[in-house]
Amino acid sequence: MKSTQQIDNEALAKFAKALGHPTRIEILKFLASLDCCYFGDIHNELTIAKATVSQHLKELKEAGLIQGEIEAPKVKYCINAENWEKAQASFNSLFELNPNKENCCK
Amino acid sequence: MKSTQQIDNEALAKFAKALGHPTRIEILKFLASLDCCYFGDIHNELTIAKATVSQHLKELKEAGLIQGEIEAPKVKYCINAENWEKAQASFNSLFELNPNKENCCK
DNA sequence: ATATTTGTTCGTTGTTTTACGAACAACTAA
DNA sequence: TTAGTTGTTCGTAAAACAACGAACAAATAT
Repeated sequence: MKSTQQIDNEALAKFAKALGHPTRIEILKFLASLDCCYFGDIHNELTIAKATVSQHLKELKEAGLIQGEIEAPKVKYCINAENWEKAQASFNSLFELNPNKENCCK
Repeated sequence: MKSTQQIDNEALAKFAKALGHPTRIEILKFLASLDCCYFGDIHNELTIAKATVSQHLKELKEAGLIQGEIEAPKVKYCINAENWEKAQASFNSLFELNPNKENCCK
C-alpha cells in the first residue's frame, strides 16, 4: 500500500509536469489574467498550430489545472480554481521545507 | 528578441519540468530534510537501480535545484539554496496571479 | 599489486512528448 | 441546403524520457 507521502509526491509531480512547458505556463498566465476566454483567444496569443494548442489544453485539463465547457460552436476555458489552490498548496509545502542555506557542497 | 515574459516562462517551466517526476520530488524532500548526504544514502531511500538514480540527480543538477561534489570515492549532494529560492519565487509569482474563484465554466 | 567500494556513463529498449497538417464533427449563417 | 466557423482528433515523425544491466573510472583497503 502506498504511503501518503508517496501519494503527495505523485500529486505534486503531476502538477509540476503540467507546468513543465513554457507554452502551458503562458496559457495559464493568460487564463489567470482574464478569468475566462475561448479557445480562439488562446490560440491567438500563441504562434503555434491549433492542434498543438488543443493538445496543451488537454494536458492542463487532465492535470486538473483548467476546465473547459462547450458553448457551441466555441469552447470556453478557465482556470480550475479549486485545483489551482491545491497545486499552490502542494508547491508551498515543498518549498517550505527550506533547506539549509549553507550549501554543503558546490 | 525574446521578451522578459517568455524568459520567465522558460525558467519556470524548466524548474517545473525537473519537479515533474515523483522520484525527483522524493529526492528533493530527502535532501531538504538532511542538509547533505551521499549518493548511496539517496539510493538507499529508493527502490530503483543506481543508474536511474544517477540520471535523476543529473536532471535535478541541470535544472539547478541541487549540486554535487566529489569526495572520493563518494559523491556528496545537497540542495542548491540559491536556485531553490529562485524556484520558490517563480512558483509564487505564478500562483499569486490568483484567478477568479468563480469558475466561468465546468 | 589486487580487490573492493562508489558512482557515472554507455547502450539498449520501450514509452511519452511535442509539433504539425489533414480530416472530421458540430454548430451557425446564408 | 450549403457554406463557413470553431476546435478536436487522427496519424505521423522526431526528439526526449525512464529504466535497466553492464562496463567503466577513481579512490581506498587488503
